[in-house]
Amino acid sequence: MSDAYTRVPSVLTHRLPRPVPADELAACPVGEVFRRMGDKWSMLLVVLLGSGPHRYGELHRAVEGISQRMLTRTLRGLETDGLVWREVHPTTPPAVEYGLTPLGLTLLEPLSALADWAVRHEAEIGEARSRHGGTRTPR
Amino acid sequence: MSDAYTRVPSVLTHRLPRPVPADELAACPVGEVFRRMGDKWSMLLVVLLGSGPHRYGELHRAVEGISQRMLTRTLRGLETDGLVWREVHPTTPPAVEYGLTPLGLTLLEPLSALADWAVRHEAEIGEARSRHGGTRTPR
DNA sequence: CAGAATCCCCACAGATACTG
DNA sequence: CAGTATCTGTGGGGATTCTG
Repeated sequence: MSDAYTRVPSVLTHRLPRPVPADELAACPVGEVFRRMGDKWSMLLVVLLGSGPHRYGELHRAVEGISQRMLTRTLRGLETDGLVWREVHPTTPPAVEYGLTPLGLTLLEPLSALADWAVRHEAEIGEARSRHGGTRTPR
Repeated sequence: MSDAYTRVPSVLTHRLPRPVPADELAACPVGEVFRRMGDKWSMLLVVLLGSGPHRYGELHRAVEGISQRMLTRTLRGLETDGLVWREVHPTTPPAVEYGLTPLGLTLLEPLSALADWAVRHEAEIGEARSRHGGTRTPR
């Protein structure tokens, strides 16, 4: 209320004419994508399926650490979003294949870009973390 | 164990010589990055800060929907990973600025690539979802 | 202004057991 | 083989209140 509130460094004056429409971003598909891929397994499965279709058991063994429940749920989620297809072969015993749809394949590219970034800057993140973890206990 | 288990379609024979080392991927930095960015707000804040440094209150208003708790926690997390810097100006009242570090700026690029993908394929995902939601109630 | 502290909730991960 | 069913725990995240 008083003029004390105006006593801020001039460098802080730097701001955008329009502070960026954040709600647009929040409601925008970008958030959706990260919500879908941000879980523990989705991205991993997309990358695995990027090498070609695979059967349920193959994926289960390949990921190794994922529960059947999570494997099924994650694949179903990806299928719902049209990123993965699912085909049941009525054999005995049943065989089910999963693979990337054309849409899923297009996702593979930007995903790889991010993966590359992660690999390239892994060390820097580690350093930064230990720096903060060493001087100040987080949490 | 019986030969009934061999009675699978020949198309399923298609598999990789080496089923892809998934544990490597699971333990690899890619997972870490997605864990950091995959939460509800991190990516959004990185994009916002991509337009330049901003103050706490600006961010709070810009995101609009985020609680103070989450804003602080998310910024701290990004700071810990060396993606965001934080500068306190000892004024009255205090003013705190947040901005992207050089490392954070490099992340902005692959992030944008993924964002572009999301925007471009938003409609397709929506269609796929309604397709599955219409014929088969998920969950 | 920029937070720290506290309480609470529920969505979702994980393990286990069972089935067509 | 490829799931479903069920239970349980963890913690992400929201609302509120208080403070330097």
